[in-house]
Amino acid sequence: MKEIVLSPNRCCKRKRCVVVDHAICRALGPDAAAEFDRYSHLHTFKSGQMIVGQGEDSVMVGNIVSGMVKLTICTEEGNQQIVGLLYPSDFFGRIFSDRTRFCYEAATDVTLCAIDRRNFEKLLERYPEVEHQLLVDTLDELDAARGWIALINNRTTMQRVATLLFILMRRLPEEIPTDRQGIVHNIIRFPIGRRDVADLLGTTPETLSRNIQSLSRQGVIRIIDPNRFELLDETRLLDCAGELEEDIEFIAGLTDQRPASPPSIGPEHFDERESA
Amino acid sequence: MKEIVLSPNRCCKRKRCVVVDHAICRALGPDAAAEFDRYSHLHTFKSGQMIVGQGEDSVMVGNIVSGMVKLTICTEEGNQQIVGLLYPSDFFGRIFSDRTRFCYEAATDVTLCAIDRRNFEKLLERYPEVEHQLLVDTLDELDAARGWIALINNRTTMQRVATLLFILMRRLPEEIPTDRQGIVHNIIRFPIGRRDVADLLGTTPETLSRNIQSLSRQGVIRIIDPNRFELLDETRLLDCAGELEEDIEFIAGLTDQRPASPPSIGPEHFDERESA
DNA sequence: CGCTCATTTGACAGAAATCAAAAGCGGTGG
DNA sequence: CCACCGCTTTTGATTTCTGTCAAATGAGCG
Repeated sequence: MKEIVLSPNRCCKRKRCVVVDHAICRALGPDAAAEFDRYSHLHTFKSGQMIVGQGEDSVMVGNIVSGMVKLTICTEEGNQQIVGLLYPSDFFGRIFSDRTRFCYEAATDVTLCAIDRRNFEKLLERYPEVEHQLLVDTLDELDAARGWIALINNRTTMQRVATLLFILMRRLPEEIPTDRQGIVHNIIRFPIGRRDVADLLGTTPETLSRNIQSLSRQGVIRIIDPNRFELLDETRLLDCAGELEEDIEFIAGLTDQRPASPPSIGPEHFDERESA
Repeated sequence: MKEIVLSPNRCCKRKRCVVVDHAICRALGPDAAAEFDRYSHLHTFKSGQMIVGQGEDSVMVGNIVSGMVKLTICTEEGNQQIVGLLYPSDFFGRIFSDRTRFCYEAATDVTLCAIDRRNFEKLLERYPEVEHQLLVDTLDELDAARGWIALINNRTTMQRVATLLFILMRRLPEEIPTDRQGIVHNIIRFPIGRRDVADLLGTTPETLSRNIQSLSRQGVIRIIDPNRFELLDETRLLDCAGELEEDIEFIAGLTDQRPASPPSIGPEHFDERESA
């Protein structure tokens, strides 16, 4: 919440907004940005906090600045269904509908750049180029959601786990990829907890753990800690995924690199990007 | 292909286009409609024919006038993954991208109202209100796709089958709902073949058949023919779905009735509508 | 150290895929 | 009219996988 500076052509109120070049803000011209600035505020949520409840009137929309947001359907018995995962720069909330059909929940500590929904809709009316960008982004998200459907339609859990690891590897190579001997190490990291990963893949933590241990025993990956792995054998990981690499890349949309976009996975958009 | 008459404020070239009030055409004003008419053509495809191939440059977009279209990912080994199902009035094709990530295939005999993609994109530039409607529709489709993710994340196949039947029942009550004794009969029909239904639910035809037979033995449904059933016990169907009715309605988006929209199911949009 | 929580491991029962075969159905041609 | 063929659907037997229950291990923390 520090470093907040009003800047006329930056949508977020930070001097240097980390997501402004990727979020919908990138379509905001100076006028639109000034207007967005006037109405938007930064909000923070602790991991586990609900941001927008399912079925509620959607009053707040905006961008994720940092952290991850789970999109879930919460059934009354408490067994959540994860239907999406939002990364920094992703748009959250539901515009043009009186009700959000899903529940937005902080999967980690989260900072949001939020704006009143009605104000944002009015802004879109006045700036068609922003609405256009939003349409383009939404079409990408739709493709991503369908790619995710393809992934979880895979027969075995192992296929889903291996495919997810492959996608995460291509998507989040945040660690230093070489060691002192100059050997490349592909590090894979779960951006959310095991429980959530299991829900995301439509399985249980136990089965997920078994599959990860199995991959480790096969020498496909090395387990660094419960949320970090090193990929040792990409070829065999693809074997376990049970699909050709090109099929996965297609499913994951990895071949569809957009110019300036951050890493992002999940039903939301684990596609669209390859930050390499 | 008969009955084709140019009409200045109808996007499709039929004297009375059956989908014009539901498709994106409904947002076309007289000028836009005339322009749409100038560029659009009716096309027919036989069941099984490919309409747009996966990975191809998307040259054609438009509306489905009659029949159903499967949205699939075709892996090289031939095992298709169904990621969507398009009904009459649904928009098909991918705009604002050079490549369609999915394969559009006729699931039945299909009639399309097609238009060159570039021409349609140019049309959108000139008519922001049409682009706005497309954004609203796309957001609905995204919700629907996420609802579908929730459905196929359900643990057991029986839950998925029962949920699908419930959705189809609420969606396609096309048959006469009462007999000569005045008793209401809820008829459920598979709009596509069993193989495709199995793919849609991420299972096999064998398991699908077993579950349907099981529902029949339990007296929940009566099998009229392999693709048509009568619902005998809605309460127990909901029990088998393993979710509360309201949850399913939420997942299916059945509570979200839009004014003038035809029935539609599937990852595409089995939601958004309740034609009652 | 003792507490809590997440992850792992084990044992087992249930569910679903697979393989295989039988039954139903529509069309074709004798 | 009937035999034959190809197709879809159904049924059966078997194996594999996965969820569930339960317990052990390990990490973080006051």
